[in-house]
Amino acid sequence: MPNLLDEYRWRGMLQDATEGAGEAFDEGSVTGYIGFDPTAVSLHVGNLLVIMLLVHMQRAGHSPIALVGGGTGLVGDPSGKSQERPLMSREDVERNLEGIRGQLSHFLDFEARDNPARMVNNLDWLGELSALDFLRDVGKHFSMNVLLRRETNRRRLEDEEVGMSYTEFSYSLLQAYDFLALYDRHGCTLQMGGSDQWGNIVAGVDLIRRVRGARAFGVVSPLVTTASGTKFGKTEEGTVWLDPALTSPFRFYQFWLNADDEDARRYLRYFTLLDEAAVRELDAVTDERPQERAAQKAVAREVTQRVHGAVGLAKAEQATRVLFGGEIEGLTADEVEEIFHDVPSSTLPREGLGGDGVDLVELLAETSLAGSRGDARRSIEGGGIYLNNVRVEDTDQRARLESAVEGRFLVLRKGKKTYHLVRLTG
RNA sequence: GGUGGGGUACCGAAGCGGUCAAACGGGGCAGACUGUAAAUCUGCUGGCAUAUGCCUUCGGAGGUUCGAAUCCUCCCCCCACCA
Repeated sequence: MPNLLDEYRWRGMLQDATEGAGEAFDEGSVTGYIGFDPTAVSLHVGNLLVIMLLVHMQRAGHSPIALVGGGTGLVGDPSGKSQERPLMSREDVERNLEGIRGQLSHFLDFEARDNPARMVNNLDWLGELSALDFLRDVGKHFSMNVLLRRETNRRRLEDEEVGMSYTEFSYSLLQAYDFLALYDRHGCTLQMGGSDQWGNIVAGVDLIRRVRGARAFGVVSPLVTTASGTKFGKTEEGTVWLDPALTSPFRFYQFWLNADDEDARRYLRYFTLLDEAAVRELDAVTDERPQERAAQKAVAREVTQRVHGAVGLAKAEQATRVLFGGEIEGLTADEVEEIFHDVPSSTLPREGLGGDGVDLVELLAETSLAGSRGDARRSIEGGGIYLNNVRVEDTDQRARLESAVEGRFLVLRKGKKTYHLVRLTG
């Protein structure tokens, strides 16, 4: 078993580590944690890299702890934020914790015999911490001089307009206290996170040394970047969430499949469990035959499967085939419904299709695909309209009942990938 | 305050009495090509429309004219130079 730090290193997941972290992994099983803020009901792909830190940890025989910030979430982490954030209600935090908990369970094994993963909520100890105890036991060990020098704090304090509340300023002390609490409860000696957490992590390492005289460590991963300079994890449709209700498995799969070649190579290392030889092999294939997008496919497949399961992956792959021009004939109505469920749709009474059927120009003008009859006509003349993925050849064409999949759906498409589903009713 | 130049479609920019729904470029949409990429090429691009048809546009309000984005008057806003 290679040293965990070396594993992180070759994968490019290591930005920085405190002194002695590598040795600690060699000496035996380490218990380490990462905190997740309950800022939304779902985690998003931007959280994935640190989740993988925990996954690798468990695979290497160490014990991972996922901490959900039920307590710190009530305060709000100012790291990297240029504005004071509004406080979240207890109900929101509670609801978000539930969602995040469920998602983390896809990545970690909570049943492992030797080193099961654990999930903890810092509200359990922060909730009963009194202000006086906090000030005496925790606050006393922090130097204002050091705190004020911290980049995040300094920027906010220098900006008279924005400023910073005492509440947010206290955040990093609470996080340091979390580390101490986990050290006491579970013998946790490692905290990991994104590079923006370095300051908070080091604060916890210092606190443990001061009050317990014990050695603890910190490891941080780099910020995930994209070759095009856009923010990782964002698409035109917005954030890519792990929750299938917020980002469908199809869109999730597509997000990875669309990665730039350069990015895909890195994602292979970050987000899959493929070993170094397999990764290099895919690198070579990408160099020789970039059009195959082997790296993108490997990442998309593995990540989608982990997050959405084998069924989610199969659906995403089938939807991909169909949505990119594959045959619709042969699909059942239920499959069509499933594949096109996040595509705009409209309804049409079935009798409208009786006999001669319905004028396609008319039908298109009523959907989001065309602004008017004239617009619909121009699109058809330009070869840009498809009925059930078969190009509509002329403007006189009509849709008949026989065209509908099991008499239930008509699939209209404009261009390569703009779809509209017509549901027949009655 | 003076002098000069402008305000045109999503953006930039031609047009300067009829042939103007308005050249050209960009953007957008669609097609070919392709790797669901980039580049390139083609078509469309005020609205409605089968239509040589109708409706609404050229800073705003009036006017001249058979006819105005184009000429005149007043108003609003920009820019340059001078003070």
